[in-house]
Amino acid sequence: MKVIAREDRGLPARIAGDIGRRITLGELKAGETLPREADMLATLGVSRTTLREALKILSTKGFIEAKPRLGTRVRAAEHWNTLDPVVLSWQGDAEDQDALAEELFEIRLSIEPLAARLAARRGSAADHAAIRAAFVRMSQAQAGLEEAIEADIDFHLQILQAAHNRFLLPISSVVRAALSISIPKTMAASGGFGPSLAQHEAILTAIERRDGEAALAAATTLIASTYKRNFG
Amino acid sequence: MKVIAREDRGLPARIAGDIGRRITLGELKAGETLPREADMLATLGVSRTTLREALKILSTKGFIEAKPRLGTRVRAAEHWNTLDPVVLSWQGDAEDQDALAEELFEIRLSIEPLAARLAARRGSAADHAAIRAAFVRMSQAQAGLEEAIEADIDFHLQILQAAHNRFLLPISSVVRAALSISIPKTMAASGGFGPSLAQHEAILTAIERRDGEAALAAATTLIASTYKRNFG
DNA sequence: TTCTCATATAATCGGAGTTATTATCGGTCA
DNA sequence: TGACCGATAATAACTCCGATTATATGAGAA
Repeated sequence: MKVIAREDRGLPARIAGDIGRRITLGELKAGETLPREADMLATLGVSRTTLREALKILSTKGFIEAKPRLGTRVRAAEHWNTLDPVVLSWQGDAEDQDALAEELFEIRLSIEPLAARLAARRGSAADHAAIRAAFVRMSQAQAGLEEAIEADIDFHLQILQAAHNRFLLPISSVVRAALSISIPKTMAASGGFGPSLAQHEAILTAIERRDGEAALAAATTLIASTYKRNFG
Repeated sequence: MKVIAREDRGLPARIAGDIGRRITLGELKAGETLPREADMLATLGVSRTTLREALKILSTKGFIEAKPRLGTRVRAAEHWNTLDPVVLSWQGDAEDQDALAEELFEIRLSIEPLAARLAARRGSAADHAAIRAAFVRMSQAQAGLEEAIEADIDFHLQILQAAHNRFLLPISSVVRAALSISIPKTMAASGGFGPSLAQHEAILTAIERRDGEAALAAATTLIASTYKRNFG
């Protein structure tokens, strides 16, 4: 899941990642107060500015909460910005990968059909062309190739974009993460896209003829069948 | 939409909010590079640490991107973490409130029915009790009261919690925002909860008898009818 | 064209003073 | 005697400051 690269730039981001991962791994538990500023400075060997920016990052993602006199405490998982791509990448190292993948699918199952309907209704011609382009790349690429996987992911992301709903865009990272896990698994099982290629095409054509309900149904079919293949 | 209060604590957060709002309002457009560090220090009258932490906040929310030699540039809206409660509160001051509200509803329409189904399937007895408690508070409170609105919001949030999917929790802020807008509007129109109370009860009982599909259908009905009342 | 180098800018550093929150203690009232 | 409330002090985060370092870009030379 090496999707994110740019966000790791900078010393504060790296330190925030180190601490963030330790939190998702359970090494640092909720309620626990981590060492005070002065001690962490000595431990990490960075400047106050850098540490403070790192903690500020963790704070905006809901991982920690700093109060005078009390120290900096780890917050419970329910406060985390789980949809943040960076947070998602931290969780990628955690243990409960199966549960994670299943929960990702549950989100896809609720979001993508609606996105398909919206894309059919209000997507522009250019939007639809972008979706078709992704589909073409997907079907032409030889099975098992990185390129095909990327095209598959792109297909789904283009639909989200075409829906023209600003709240759908941040969910792209979830979809991307879920697909990065499931596509290789699916391909290994059926030696290629198998029936999913036709299912993708069904979504595409429904969107192109602006049939919202058909697009919704087709998307539901695709994701549900993929879900079954991955989790039974 | 003064839902968020705690997150405004601290000088960096306030400054980040000032700049963030100017971005959502379109005063600062995408691609634009904002003044260099030294100039902003003079303008804002704060220290380097504070300004840097403020910019770090905006950066983690996808609003800006800082590069040496190039300056700090405003990023396009598609990179914003729109689901972040703080970002949501910034957008609350923007102009296209109707479009915003409609898009919020589209998300609810896709998320909440699924959450209801999951709550029915895997919610604990305690979860179900919490949902019922919210419903009772909602039905007993006199119409038009703040208390009733809060109970209504709580009802929906409890369902999201009961679904036991970590990615649903960050969406709570969206649901809360959408409800804060729509409930008062709905109540003003029909002089109280009207038919929605019965619709809430339908969701509740379906969840309690662990009938996932019925819960999903009931939630869809409620949200769709509310949607129609708000947008026609 | 390609490489090198100067330069502007953000990134990092470390120390000191300030502010806010909490815990403790002392007193008061039931 | 017990519980409750208000002033006080201690502690940790918060803010400020000026200097140094790293890096990306564009200009100029080979």
